[in-house]
Amino acid sequence: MDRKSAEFRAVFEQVHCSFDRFIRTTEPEHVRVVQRVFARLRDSGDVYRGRYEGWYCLPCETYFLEKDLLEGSCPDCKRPVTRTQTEAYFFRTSAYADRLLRAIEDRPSLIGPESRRNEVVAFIKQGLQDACISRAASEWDIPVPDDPTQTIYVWFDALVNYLTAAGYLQDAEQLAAWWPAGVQVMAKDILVRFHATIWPAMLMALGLPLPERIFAHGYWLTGDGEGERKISKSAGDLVNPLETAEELAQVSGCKTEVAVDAVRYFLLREVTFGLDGVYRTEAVMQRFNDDLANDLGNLLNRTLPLVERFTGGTVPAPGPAAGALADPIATAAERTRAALADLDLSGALTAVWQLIGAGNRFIDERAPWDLHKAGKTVELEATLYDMLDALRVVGLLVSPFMPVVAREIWAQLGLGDPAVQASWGDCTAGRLAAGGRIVRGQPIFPRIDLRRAGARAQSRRAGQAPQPQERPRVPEPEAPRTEVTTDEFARLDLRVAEVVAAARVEGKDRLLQLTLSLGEETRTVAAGIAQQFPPETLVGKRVVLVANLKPAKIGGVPSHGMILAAGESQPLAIVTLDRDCPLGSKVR
RNA sequence: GGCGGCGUAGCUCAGCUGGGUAGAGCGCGCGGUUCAUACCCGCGUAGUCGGGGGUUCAAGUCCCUCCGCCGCUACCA
Repeated sequence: MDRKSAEFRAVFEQVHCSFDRFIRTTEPEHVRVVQRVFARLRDSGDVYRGRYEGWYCLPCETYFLEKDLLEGSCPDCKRPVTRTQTEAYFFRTSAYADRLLRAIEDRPSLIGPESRRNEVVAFIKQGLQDACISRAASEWDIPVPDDPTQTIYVWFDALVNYLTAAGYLQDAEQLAAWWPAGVQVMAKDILVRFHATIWPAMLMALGLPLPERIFAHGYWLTGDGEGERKISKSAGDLVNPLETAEELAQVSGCKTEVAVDAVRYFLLREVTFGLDGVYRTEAVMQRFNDDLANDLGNLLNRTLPLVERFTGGTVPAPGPAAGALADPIATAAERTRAALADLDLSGALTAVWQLIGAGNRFIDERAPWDLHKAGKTVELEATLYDMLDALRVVGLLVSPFMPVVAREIWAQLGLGDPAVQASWGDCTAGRLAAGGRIVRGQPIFPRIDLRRAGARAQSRRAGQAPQPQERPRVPEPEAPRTEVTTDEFARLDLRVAEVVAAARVEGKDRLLQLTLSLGEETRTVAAGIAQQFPPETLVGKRVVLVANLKPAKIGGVPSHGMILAAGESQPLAIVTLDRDCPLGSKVR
C-alpha cells in the first residue's frame, strides 16, 4: 500500500496536478476521527446495532440479494449460497430521505450533471434502507469503538476522509476554511448511493453543512476499433496518457512536459465535463496541431518576431491608441470565469480560444509591418503592446489547464510564473508593464506531420517492431543564446545543502547516492561522481543543490535535484561554499 | 420490469423551462495574405434536427408511439 501511495503521488506530479492535501485512510489521525464520528452517530441514534440477513457465499465472503442470485447460486463464483444472518451496525439513512430530497430541491445545483441528479432523486424516492456500515472484525478495517467484534466498512471511513482532510475534530479554524467544500468531484458510478445519498445524510446527522456541489465525471471510452467501449484492463486496451504524451513528444519534437499539458488540454477540451468521451490518440494529435500549434503557438510565434524587429525586443509603451483588444480580453475572462464556476471546463477553454482567434485576426487587420512601412509608430507600438498583453492574459487563463505551457508563454513574454499572481483582476487589458524584454524561444508546439504520425501508429498497431525512424526534424536552434534574463535565471532554485551521507550504488561504479540536508528538509540525490570523489570525502561538505530540478530515477536511485560541479564531461571539482551559512539558503 | 437520458451538417458536438432565415469546431471548396510552425484571415458548402402521429398561429424544442443506443435500480470508495 505504501508503494501504491507513492505511485499515486508520482503520477500526480507527472501529470502536473497539485494538491493541498494528500490523505490516506491509514493515517492515525483519520482512524481517530472515524471512531469519534462513529461514536457520535451511535450516541445520537443515527447508528444502531441490528441484524443483517441475506444469501451468503462463503468463498467470496459476500452477501447477495435474492434477485441478484444466478439460479440460486453466487453470481460471481456460481457456487451455492446459504441463508445467513449477522449482527452489524447500521446507519439510519431512511430517516433522511425527506431532508435529502428537500436539499436537492432547494439547491438544484447541488448534484450534477443534471441527468445524474434525476437518478439520485429516483433512487431516494424509491425508498431508502438503512445502510450497513460494519462487518465482522477484520484486521485491516478500523475497529468499531467499544465493540471488538466489528470493524467499520471501508466506504464509511473513506467518506469520512473528506472531513479528516478538512480538519474536522482537529482544527476548527482549518475546518472553517475548508468546509463546506465548494465542489466534490467523483466518478459517476459512486455518485448515486455514496456521494449523493449516504454522504449528505451523514453530514446532516453530524450537523455539518453539505458541499456546495457534488459532481460526477464520466469515463473515457476507447474508439480504436469499431464502435466504442469502456476502457478495460482485461481487454488490454488500457490507455496510459503518459505514453500518449511520450509519443506526442516524439512525433512533434516538443518537450515531454509540454506534451503532458497537451494531453491535459485534450482531456479537458474534447468533451463536456461530466459526460463520457472517446479517447483516440489521433484526436489528441489533431487538437495538438489545430488548437495548440496553429492557433495558440502560432499567435505567440508571429508576435514575438514582430516585437523583436520593430522595438528591438522591448515591450513598448501602450500609448493612447492601445486597448483595442480590451473587449475580447474582458469577454474571454468573464466567460472563462463563468464556465469554470459551472464546471464547464470545455466551455472555459472555448472562451480562451475565442480570444486567441481575436488575437490572430487582430494581427491581420492591423498588419504591423504596414504600419512600420508607413512610419505610424504610435499605432505600431500600440498594436504590439495589445498583442503582447493579450498573450499575457491567455497565459493566465490557460494556466490551470496547462501550467507548464502557461509558464513557458510567460517566460517568452519576459514574465515570471503566471500561477504566482493569478487573479481575475490580472485578466484585464493594460496590465502588462512596458519596458520589459521579451525572450523569444523555440516554438512551444512544433507542428506534427500527421501523415508520418499516422504511419507510425499503423506500424505500431500491426505489432511491428518500431522502425528506426529518423526523428522528425526539430527546428535547429538558431544562434545559441548567450544571454539570459534574470527572470530566466531565477527559475533555478539553488540551495545550500550539506552532505549527511554518501554511498556507492551497487552495480553503478560512477554513481553515488547522496543524502543532503537543507535544514528543514532532507533529500536524496544521485550524482555521477564516484570515480573522482570517494563517498567518505564528501560527508560534511557544503554544496550547492539545484533544488527544483525535475525528479528522475538515475540508475535506480530516485534523484531529487543535482549538485553543482565544475568540469565538462568529467567532474573536476565540486562547488562548495567559502564560509558557513544556514542550510537551505538560497543561492543567486 | 421500473425510472431517466440520448439519436441535430462527412466527423465531434452546442442548441435552457416552445417563437426571428437551425449553430460551433474539424473536414471540404474558393479567395486573400506572407509577420508566423504549408501558418493565419475572409467567404462558401451541406442537415426531411432517428421514423410516424398529435397539440399550437408557430415545435429539434411540448404530448403519444415505434426503432436503435446508453445509464440508474443500495451496501463493490
